[in-house]
Amino acid sequence: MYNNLPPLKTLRAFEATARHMSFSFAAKELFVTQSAVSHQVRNLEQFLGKKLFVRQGKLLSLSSAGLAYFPVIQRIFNILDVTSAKTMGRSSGITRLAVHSSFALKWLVPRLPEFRILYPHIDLRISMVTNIEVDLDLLGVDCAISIRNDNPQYHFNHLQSEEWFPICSPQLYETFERLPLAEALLSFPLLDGGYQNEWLRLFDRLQLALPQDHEMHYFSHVILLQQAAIEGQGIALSTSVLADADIQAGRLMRIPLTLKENPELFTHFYFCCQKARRNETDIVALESWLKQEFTQ
Amino acid sequence: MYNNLPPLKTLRAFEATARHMSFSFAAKELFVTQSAVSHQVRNLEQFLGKKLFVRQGKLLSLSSAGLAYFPVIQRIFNILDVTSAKTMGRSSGITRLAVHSSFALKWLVPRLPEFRILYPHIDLRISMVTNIEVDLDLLGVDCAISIRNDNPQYHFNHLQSEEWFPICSPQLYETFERLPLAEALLSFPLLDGGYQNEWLRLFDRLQLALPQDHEMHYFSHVILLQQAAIEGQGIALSTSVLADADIQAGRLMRIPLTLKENPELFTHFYFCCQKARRNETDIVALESWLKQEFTQ
DNA sequence: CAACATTATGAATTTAAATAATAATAACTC
DNA sequence: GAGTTATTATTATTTAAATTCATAATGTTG
Repeated sequence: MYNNLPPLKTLRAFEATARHMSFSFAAKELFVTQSAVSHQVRNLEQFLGKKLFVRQGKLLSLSSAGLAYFPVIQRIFNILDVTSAKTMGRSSGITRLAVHSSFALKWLVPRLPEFRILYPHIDLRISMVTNIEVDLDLLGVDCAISIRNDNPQYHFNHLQSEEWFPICSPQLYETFERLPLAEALLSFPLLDGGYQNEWLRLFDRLQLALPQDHEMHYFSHVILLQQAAIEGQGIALSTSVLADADIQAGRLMRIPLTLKENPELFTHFYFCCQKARRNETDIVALESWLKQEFTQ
Repeated sequence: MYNNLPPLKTLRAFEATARHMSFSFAAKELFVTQSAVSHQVRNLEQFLGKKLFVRQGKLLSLSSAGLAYFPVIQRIFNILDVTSAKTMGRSSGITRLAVHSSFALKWLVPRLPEFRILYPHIDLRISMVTNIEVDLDLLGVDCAISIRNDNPQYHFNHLQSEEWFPICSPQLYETFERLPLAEALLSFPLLDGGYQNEWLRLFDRLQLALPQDHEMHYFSHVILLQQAAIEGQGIALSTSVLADADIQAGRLMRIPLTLKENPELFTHFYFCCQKARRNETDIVALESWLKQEFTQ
């Protein structure tokens, strides 16, 4: 049984070297000398009968064999680390991710099955929260997708930026199509998700005034707000992730902002967790998967 | 990164011990002394801070922690072994399974996705063959589900036995319902899948004569034969796996064999591969998965 | 072509693993 | 219940593996 297992210790050296693309850095991580790592990698290469790295002077890169081998070894260590932590009682065995924006949730949910196939040993639980401030301890979660990155105690990693733009139903649009932008936007109630004062910020960027007494309707969830826009209750702000499907289907219109300067009103998504925990295996796996999925 | 990895070498000892449920047998497999295995397992237990085995005299069993840990370690070794073999060029990286009976195929196909989730690193390919004799080399496959087990060069493992019974359409059944069995079975053409002379064998077991000139219709695939039975073309032989759905739906009837002795006409399924290859990791994985799925 | 930064190598050293011998435990036998 | 057997556990010793050290080799940079 298992006639092709390499000397297991060599795998540690290989994985670290491939991750850092450097024998010296790998050695530092493993608290051994560069020489030890070099020996171990050579042993593994000898066992496999294949070079795993291509050494061309300073430039170190994975050979085709190494390129195929590396992700498998990472996967194995991931499984082993998470499982061992659970067995040792060092981890609850559950990774909790707080998501507090409708977009992130809308984006995340359809992608979750893929994560579960890639990391079946990680028991990921999503919790939806509504407040803007993220307090991981208060929420009882391990990490979050946040729209702010100003807590010095946390580690943040930018995932994506979503641009806000005004939308309304096509019927509404017809009524103010030919008016100048300022009048157009003010010809119906403004629907607001109570997020980060997007309407105020947008008018600011457009150098237009938003009258104090203009009719505003507030919604607790962007999803509800968008439904209201579809029903012609007013003009809303939304983003690609959230509105594209309804725009495609003709239920919503994007109102063009015909100014020279792009108002560039963005909401940024950040992955965040406690600084001290940013290297825990399940969190690293989740963070790098999110980053990768968002940049695609 | 990876702060919870145990000393990797200890895992080998743990896995073999848990598989054999014996330190001594594990030692034999690993070509070391029982003492070495004992030491290694203790090291792992110390690292994890949990007993993995419960020792009560002669009886060795896995603790709850060990019970959770074991399948994960097996999975890891499975992945590592298959991947390393592929990297070394010792394996094509593809596991080919020949399936030569309609039942096995009908049973196998809906279960394949589960196998692929459990063993995503094993690239399993199914090939359908029609002849009864299985020649692995001739077919260019690594293993097969066979209905014979008489080749001394091969390793066989019994998976399941399927009982044959006569079926026909409900309309046909009405016409001979009250006749004695011998007359009933001979009142319409017999549909035959050209398998292992099931009709002849059944009449034999029932101690009835099958007249030489009785009308027989032959079909190359049991699936076709069953369709013919549904359409009332005659009386066929089939098995639970194949016919149950159509019987439930009322398209087919099982003709009761009202004799004291059960004729017990079975076809047996065996997993088979070359004797020399029966311990290769991908084959072991496939065989034990099939065995487990069949016995459920 | 020095100066630097990297990986590679061989011998020496240290650490880890395996053994041998034997103790301990429990089960089975008569 | 004493003797036999089959197992795991323990300790000291031996062996093998891993690591270090010192240095060579390689290639890059100013």
